[in-house]
Order: sequence, then structure tokens, then C-alpha cells
Amino acid sequence: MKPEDYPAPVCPPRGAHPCDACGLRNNPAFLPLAHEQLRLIEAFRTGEREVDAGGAIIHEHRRSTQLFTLYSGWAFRYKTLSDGRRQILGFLLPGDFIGLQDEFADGQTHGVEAVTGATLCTFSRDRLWEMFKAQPKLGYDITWLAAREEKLIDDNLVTAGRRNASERVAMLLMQLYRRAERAGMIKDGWVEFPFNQQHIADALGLSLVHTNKTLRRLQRLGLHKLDNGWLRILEPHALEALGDYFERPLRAVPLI
Amino acid sequence: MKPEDYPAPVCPPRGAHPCDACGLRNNPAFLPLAHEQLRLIEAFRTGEREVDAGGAIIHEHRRSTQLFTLYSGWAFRYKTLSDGRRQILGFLLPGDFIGLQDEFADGQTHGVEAVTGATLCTFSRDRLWEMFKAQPKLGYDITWLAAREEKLIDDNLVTAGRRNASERVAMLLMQLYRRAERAGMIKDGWVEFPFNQQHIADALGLSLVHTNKTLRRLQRLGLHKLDNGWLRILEPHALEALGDYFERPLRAVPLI
DNA sequence: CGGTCCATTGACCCTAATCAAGCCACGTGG
DNA sequence: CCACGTGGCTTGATTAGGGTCAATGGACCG
Repeated sequence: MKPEDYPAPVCPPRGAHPCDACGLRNNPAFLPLAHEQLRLIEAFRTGEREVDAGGAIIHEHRRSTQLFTLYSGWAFRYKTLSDGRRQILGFLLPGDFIGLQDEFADGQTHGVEAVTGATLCTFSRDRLWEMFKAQPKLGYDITWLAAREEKLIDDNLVTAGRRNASERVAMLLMQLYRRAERAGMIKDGWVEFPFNQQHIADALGLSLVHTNKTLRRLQRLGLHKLDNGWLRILEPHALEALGDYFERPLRAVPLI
Repeated sequence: MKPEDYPAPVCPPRGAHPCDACGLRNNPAFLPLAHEQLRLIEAFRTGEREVDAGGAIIHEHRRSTQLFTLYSGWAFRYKTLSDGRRQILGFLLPGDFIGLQDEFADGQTHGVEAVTGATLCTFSRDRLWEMFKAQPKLGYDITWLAAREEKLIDDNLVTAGRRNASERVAMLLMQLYRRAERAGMIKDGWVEFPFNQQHIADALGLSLVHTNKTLRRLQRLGLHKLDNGWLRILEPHALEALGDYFERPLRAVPLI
């Protein structure tokens, strides 16, 4: 609650069978896998990577040769227009699979940047098809993750297109809170909230100044509290109603 | 160019092997499939469906038991807020696969509505996994389609979040034109453009009135021409530059 | 001939962008 | 120790882009 600092990123385990000791897979937020499939993921896995806060995971205009699973830390996907305006497409939490869109991209795609220090498991892009072939179940899971991410963007698009500033902020706070909740990241009602107001503004399609004013207003109303990089939701129902955004309790999802 | 009316929707062929005579599959916009996979798609296929202009393909708050491939006509995915504000998430052209997000949805999802009369091939949602298992290649193709659709929404999110009105219109016109172009739907430089201004407004996150004014302005500048349900791009480079949206020549994609 | 749908335009207003300044918490180097 | 720069947050003043309201007109239809 009065955090020292963000906990140093947890590194994926090493060794012959790193996935056996995976710190994420214990998490009930993720579906268990058959032994055989776990072994295949291990074979598909090429290593791990550590990125500093603010560092690039995928460069916006460079085609990445890898796929990733975010193991620890927070990140976001974004696109920028040529004059520098940036739109954050979505935030990424541990367990999120990164880089799939590139696989089939005709042209330019998006960048991915770490917000906090982050660690990732890396996979070879070339061998994705191999994985589908060897274990269709994993292919199905990847499709699942892709479809789930698409749903998130859908929500974000509604936000950017049709909600006003307060509604946008309310929706985003609840969305992040619910996602963190599913991943078991709530501590005493507080979630790590490592984003600065520029991140929020870029995610919501608002200016920095207006984001600040809106955030303050909601906080003054007692709906939430944002303190030193941690977020507490004080009035979840009010925020849900304001944002017209009601996320159901989230199911467990696959983890690649 | 001076169209009588939109051509009556073309119906998918019937018979024992409807996919053999599929009118879409001849189209070079779509990747050929091995005989074996085509047979499996046929097995997975449950029939066809015809929807009138304005009719629902998927009801917004009802979980659909089917998946679809749009065979003919135009449609769109949308979400509405509880007070009626609507956001169109994306437009659908023949060949687009519909309903995948539902498959893995925790909660509420989106609606799909036909703009013109439309025909669809229907598939059983329950047997999706079966298809992945029997033909991983088809699973891979479905993932491909999902990833491609996600890229489209990404673009739309940038539009709604960061582009101004003229840029939004320019971007949308070029996006639709390029997609129709790939599908071979350009006739003498004209594309069918069956959307009314409310559709455009809802897709762009603008009001109807402002959409009208912006559309008129661009047309008065000679960038495009919108006439009786058909669109002609007069200054593609200007529109691309204005919208800061440059779509590369599009690759062939899978067709389920 | 009235009703409906859609496009169009003008008048007015408001939300959110822009501009500008000040604040605090830092880290760094003299 | 202090001066300075930097990054992030906060606030007020002003402006503008786009929303809202209202009215008109054409095309089509029963």
C-alpha cells in the first residue's frame, strides 16, 4: 500500500524444464495443461528476455522474429501516427501472449513497450505452425487468446469512439482492476498501477491535461484513489455504472 | 456506376459438396485449400442463411450457437452502450469469418448486422475444436483470420482515439476501398458503398451531422465521390496522406 | 397525399484541446 | 550543501473542434 518500489521482475525459471517450475502456471487464473502439451511449449520456447521499464519489446516498425508470453511486469501495445500522436491499443499483464498479429500482418503493425521492468518467455515465430500441427489443442488455445484480446480491443474502441471523458476513465479503471483481479494481483484492495497520466491519456484518446482533470474529479468524488503507483477502487458499482462497463467474473484462460 | 440496385445476394451453392462450387473460393483473394481440408469444412458446415438488409446476424446480447462465413453482402460488428450510443467495430465483407470472439467470451459480446441483403454459410460452434483437432491447418487459418481482424480493429482504434474528423473519414474510405479491392469488388473504379452516414458516424465515433459536413468537404475538395450507394476514390494519395493510412497491397487470406 | 428515411445546412453551445505556469520529488554535479 | 535539470502532476485561461438542435428538401412508397 505504501510500496517501496515495484518488485523487481521475477525471472522465468531456467534449466531443462523451465515450464515445470513456471511461477505463472500455478496461478488459478490459468488453465492447466496436459504434460505432453507442456513439453511441446518447452520445445517451442527459445529462452527468456528481460526488458527495462520503458524499453521496447517489439519495435513499432520492425517485424519481430519472436513471439512472447509476458511473464512478469506490465506492458502495452501502441501505434503512432507519423506526427507522433500515439494511441495505446491495450495494456498487457503477465500471461498475455504477444506478437501474434505480426505473424499474419500484411504491412505495418504495432509496437509493444514495457511500463515496468518486465520479463518474457520467447518463442520462435517460424515454428508456430509446427506447434499447431503437433498439438492442435495449443493452436486452439492461441486462437482463444487472440479472440479474448480482440474482445478487449472492442471494448477500448467503444470507449474511444463513444464514451465521454469521465466514462472513459471509469471504464479503464474497472477494466484494469478486473483483469488484475483475475490474475491475483490485488493486495489489500490495492493494485499496482505503474502507468503515468500520459499512458492513460494515450489509451483513452484524451489529452494529458484533460485526463488529469478527469482523474482528479473522479478521485475527489471518492470513486477511486491513486497513490504513488497503486490504485484502489473505492466505489466499484459507481465506476461500473458511470463507465457502463460491467465485466463478469473472468474465467481462467490458457497460458502459452 | 449508375446501379439499378444492389445485386441480389448470391446464394451459396447447395448439394452434396457445396464448397466445390463455392463462388468465393475461385476468387484469388483467397488461398486455395487441400481437398481434404475442403471436405472437412463441408462436414463442419451446417447450412446457409439469408439475411435481409438491416437484419441481425448475431444479436448483441444473445450468445449465438453458430459461426458464419459471410458469403455475399456487407455487414458490420457493433456494440451499443445502454443509452443507445452505438459504436461500429468494423465492417465485414464476403469471406470474413464471423462469431469467433463469442466462442471464448466471458461475458457480453458484440452484435452483427447486415447492411445489404446478405448470405452466409453457417457452422456449428460446438464443433470448432473438432475441426482444429482434425485439421490443424484449418485451426491455423482461423487464427490467421482472427489476427487479421485484430489488426483492423487496431487501426479503427487509432482512428477513433487520435484522428480528427477529416482524417477519420479519409482513413475509413481508403480502408474500405483497399479491402474491397483485394476482394475484386471494384467495377470501373467504383465500389459498392451501401452504408448510410449514420453507419459512417458510428464507425468513426463522430456525430451524424459532423460526419455529413466532413464527407461533403472532402468531396467538394475532389478527393472522392459518393453517389447513390457507390464510392469512387479520386485522389487516393491525398486521402492516404490525409488519413496517414497507407495499406499495402493485401495478401490472399484463408477462407473457411 | 401523407409518411418515412436519408442527406444537407445553419445556428448555437459545450467538451475537451491547447497554452502556460507552477509544484514536487528526484538525481547529479560543483 | 545547494543549484540545476528532469519527469510527472496540477491548475487556470482561452480556444476550437465537434456535438446538439432545428429545419428543409428529395426520393420512395403505400
